Amino acid sequence: METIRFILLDIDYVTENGKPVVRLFGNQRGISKGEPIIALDKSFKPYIYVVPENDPESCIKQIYTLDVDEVKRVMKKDVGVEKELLKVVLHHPQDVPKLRDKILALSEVKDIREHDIPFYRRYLMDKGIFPMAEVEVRGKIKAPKSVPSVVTDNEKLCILEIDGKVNEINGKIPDLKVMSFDIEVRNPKGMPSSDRDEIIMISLASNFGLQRVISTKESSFEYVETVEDEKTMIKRFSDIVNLENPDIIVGYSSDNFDLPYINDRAKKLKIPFKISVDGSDLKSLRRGYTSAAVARGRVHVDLYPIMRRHLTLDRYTLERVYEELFGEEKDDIKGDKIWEYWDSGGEKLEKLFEYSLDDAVSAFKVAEKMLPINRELTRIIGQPLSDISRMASGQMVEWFLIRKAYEVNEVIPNKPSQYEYSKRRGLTYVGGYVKDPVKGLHENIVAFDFKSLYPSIIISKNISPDTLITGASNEEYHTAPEVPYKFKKEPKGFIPSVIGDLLEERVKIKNLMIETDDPVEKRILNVQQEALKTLANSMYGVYGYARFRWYSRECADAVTAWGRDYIKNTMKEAEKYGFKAIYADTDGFYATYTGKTKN
DNA sequence: ATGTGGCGGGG
DNA sequence: GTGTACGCCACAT
Repeated sequence: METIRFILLDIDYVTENGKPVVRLFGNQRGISKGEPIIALDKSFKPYIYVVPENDPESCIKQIYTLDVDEVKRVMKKDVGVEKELLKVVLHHPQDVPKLRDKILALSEVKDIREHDIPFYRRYLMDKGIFPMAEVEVRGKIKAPKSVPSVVTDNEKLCILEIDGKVNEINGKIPDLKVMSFDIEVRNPKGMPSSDRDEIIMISLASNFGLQRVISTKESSFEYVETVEDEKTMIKRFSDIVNLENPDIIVGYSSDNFDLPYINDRAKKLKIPFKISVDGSDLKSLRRGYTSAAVARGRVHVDLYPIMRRHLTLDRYTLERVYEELFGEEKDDIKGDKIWEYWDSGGEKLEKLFEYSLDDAVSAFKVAEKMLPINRELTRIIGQPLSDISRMASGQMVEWFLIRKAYEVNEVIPNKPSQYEYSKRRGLTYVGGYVKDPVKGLHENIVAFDFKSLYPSIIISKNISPDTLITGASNEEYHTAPEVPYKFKKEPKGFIPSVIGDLLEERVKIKNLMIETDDPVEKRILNVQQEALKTLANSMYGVYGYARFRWYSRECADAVTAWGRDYIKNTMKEAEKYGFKAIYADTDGFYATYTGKTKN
């Protein structure tokens, strides 16, 4: 038995003899520098919860008529109320979509819960481990050849079969190896097509000294490495990735362009293209309206979705994003001109080499700027960086709440059905208070605004689905203005307590920031508090977004009603002191000073 | 007013 | 794959 610590980078599962095997991918630090490890866990089983119609025992009997592993009676809280549920353990994650409808159709089954949680996400939550943090595993080292799911001949790869607990280790983690890449294609006919247009350059930049353009043409430019053909170029790229073993590889639009393009060209040229840790092919995972390129075991981050989330711009080209982040313009060669630069050779070709490297370097710089906050978000939300980097902020909030719910033994609400979603969408609801601006040029303006109005209201009025009073009650409560809703003062609701914890944690970190003199420490703490702020900011919408599991029409209405109440009262109060509001919106207003006090 | 379709990034 | 997750704009009806 060995005990190994490593930085958890990626997670998935494979099937061995019909049984699921969770694979934790990471890099060991310290003892053996930067060496890859795959830890296998065969002991984790998928499960869902069943709400029994009335008698749990007859429900259990019915469920056992289906091919399930085990059914257990468990206590869980559902919207704050203790309930007895049935935990139905299944043999395989894919049994969940296969059996859930059959289970739901049973006459003794009232409802099913937590039936759409991807297996690897379930694992991370139930084990209490976080990607981008260090974990400690204990188990047997295995010979790579004896593991069917791993087909690489990387001699440095360590494989361990977990036998016992997986522990989260709290502590700082060292800087990770980050490499960016970018390809250029010879495309005389407009947008490149992989069955026609060859790759002419692959550029790389990194934080470990590697900076290079691999190409089939020669150059006096020192960074250019010339290879004989496109096949060799692709092979060289994958060799470098596998040799250097970067923790994170980044590109710009690499999910839907660069990586699939290289992969398609490799297929056409009938050569392998393997940059994964386990020797598997590049996978394209469909994520709604787009795809993610996955090289198993490595973290591939496409910066494009990150920038879309992070900045509000008219366009999101690398040039535009770079300019916004660094305040300097970068040289650009128009896409439809690239083949001309390539064909004409000479000075133009040299310019193309420079441009290509510059794109990789720019992408790297963007990554350096954006990865810290995404790593922090990963550590707070507890899902893989590759997922976090592609998630909309609403999804982040949802997965954060899902983990929190698990921690306090709350059963997770189901996702709204298509019907429920469109029903919610159809409802119009009153938002913040807006006072149309008084026309004219005003002098002596004062601005007034509430700092995080909605979260403060959620916390102070304890607005949560589990504190909403639906029937008669003799408990102490807060009464919302305008809308007919009341919320218990005690106990603290699920959402208010989560938002409260977030804001409290942020204050703690901000205080630590003030205390420390170490600039590096300060910077790290600053990123942490920024991540908490980002998440807290996106939590305001939980009750009003139609797709949310924690959607609550009543809570959303109450939050905005209180918001309107606060701002209107504050405006009225200000008038007593001689201020006349000339414009107001949601959480603040502008006023002129008239000098006329009332009373 | 409401519905439907296309598109973003990449070369 | 415990699958199929956006939001805006143009244009048509």
